[in-house]
Amino acid sequence: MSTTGRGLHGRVLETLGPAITAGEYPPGSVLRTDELAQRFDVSRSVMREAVRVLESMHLVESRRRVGVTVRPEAEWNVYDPQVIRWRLAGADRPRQLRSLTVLRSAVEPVAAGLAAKYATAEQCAELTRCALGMVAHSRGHQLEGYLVHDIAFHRVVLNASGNEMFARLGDVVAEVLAGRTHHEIMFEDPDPAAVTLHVQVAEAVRTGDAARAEHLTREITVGALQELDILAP
Amino acid sequence: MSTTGRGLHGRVLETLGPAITAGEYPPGSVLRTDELAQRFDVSRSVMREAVRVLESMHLVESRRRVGVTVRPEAEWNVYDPQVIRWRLAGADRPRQLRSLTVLRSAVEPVAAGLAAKYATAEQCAELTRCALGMVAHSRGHQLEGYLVHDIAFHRVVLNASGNEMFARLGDVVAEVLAGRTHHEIMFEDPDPAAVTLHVQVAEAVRTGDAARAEHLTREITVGALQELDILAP
DNA sequence: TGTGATGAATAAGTCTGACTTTTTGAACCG
DNA sequence: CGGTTCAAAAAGTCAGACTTATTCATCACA
Repeated sequence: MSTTGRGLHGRVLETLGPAITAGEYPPGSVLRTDELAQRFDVSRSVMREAVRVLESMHLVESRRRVGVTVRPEAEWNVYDPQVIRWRLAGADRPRQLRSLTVLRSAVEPVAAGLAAKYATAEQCAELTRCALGMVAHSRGHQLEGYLVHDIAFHRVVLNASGNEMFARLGDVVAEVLAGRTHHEIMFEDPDPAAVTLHVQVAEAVRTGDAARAEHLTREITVGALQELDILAP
Repeated sequence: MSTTGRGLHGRVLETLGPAITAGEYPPGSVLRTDELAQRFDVSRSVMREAVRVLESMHLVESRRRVGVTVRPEAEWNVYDPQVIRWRLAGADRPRQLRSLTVLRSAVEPVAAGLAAKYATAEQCAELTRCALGMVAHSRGHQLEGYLVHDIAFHRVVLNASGNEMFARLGDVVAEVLAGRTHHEIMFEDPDPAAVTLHVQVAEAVRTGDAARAEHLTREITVGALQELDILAP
């Protein structure tokens, strides 16, 4: 799944990235490349490559004579999948899930509307398959099976929108949905109303009813937001 | 403005990045680090740092024994500000502007709705100032002055939403608005209706009317989309 | 003929050590 | 007290040697 430490510099990033995004080094903190290299027991060149990556994510800034300074959270590339993963693994995972869910609530309805206009027959069929899969796993504690189809469903919608910016949010949505199932403890079967909504969205997309697809998807995302409000008011 | 080639590796990225995003090297193309180092007249270590950055953007993948292969466009981190800048500078700038404008049309209305709920008095005041600035520069070919206030307006809305994911799109919106003014040739003064809408949004946010703020902003973004359809149907 | 093991070639990965450049802060002088 | 000079510090750059994983082709064997 997650990038399994490709190379030594990747190994370093696996612990340094989460540490920074977790706020372990407050903004303005200064790190020195040589010291880090020693700490992680790697050569300076490897450490420099790791720093370059962190720099490209705007997590740190490297300046001569001063060192590698941690940037304030507001400047981080929070859309970087790696950064998202690191943050979701950290302490304020709940806040992350919330802000990502809000993003979903903005993007997915519009994406569904576009999908109704541009989805191919293939994508419509796949969408229906996903919806049916959700129905099939909606009762009797088959949460994992339900999750798989739920993720696939939203991914297809985002892809079918024909907008690449939307399509690239598929992983984010997958992460949010998985987080809901795995961490926020879901004992019970999914809300039947939500399942129905997904079936109806698939139908609306198939029949090309953009307004309806958008509206129904908005209901789904509103539900997701309310769920968060209940869990963490 | 744009990251002015910090270090040698940055200098390399300034030409290699745009080249890749422009599709100059089709997906699957293989580059060799040594060869690139020679071509750019830098040491291997510098070139490796550049490759690491490209790799973190998912533009390329580096594998032993094979080289640095260019990834398909669908895997690029298209939310990376640097990637966005490179692509906007390239040949299919129009398509970029379109997909970013669609993103705006999804995000900004929701952001405005949230802003109406969470904006501070300070932010409300700033928003009104921006709207008035737009009015003041809306006639008599003061496009630059208008643009400045337009950008500031949308930035404040995104920040006031209280959602960091929205807030980080401020630069993207700025880029889109600037692109519209500078590249899509705007001879005439901005649409008076659009100016009015901005003033009304500021008012809705100030009075805490979320539904109205969202609706009005949706009208603004719909207008922006129609503008694109007229220019490139 | 097909299949699996062997091995050599290749390009990335890593390490080391020396050198350069920029920047900062302090000493110093007016 | 303000401006200039200077030296230290840390990143930046480079060159070269070595390591390691991967691929591809060859060859033996079933």
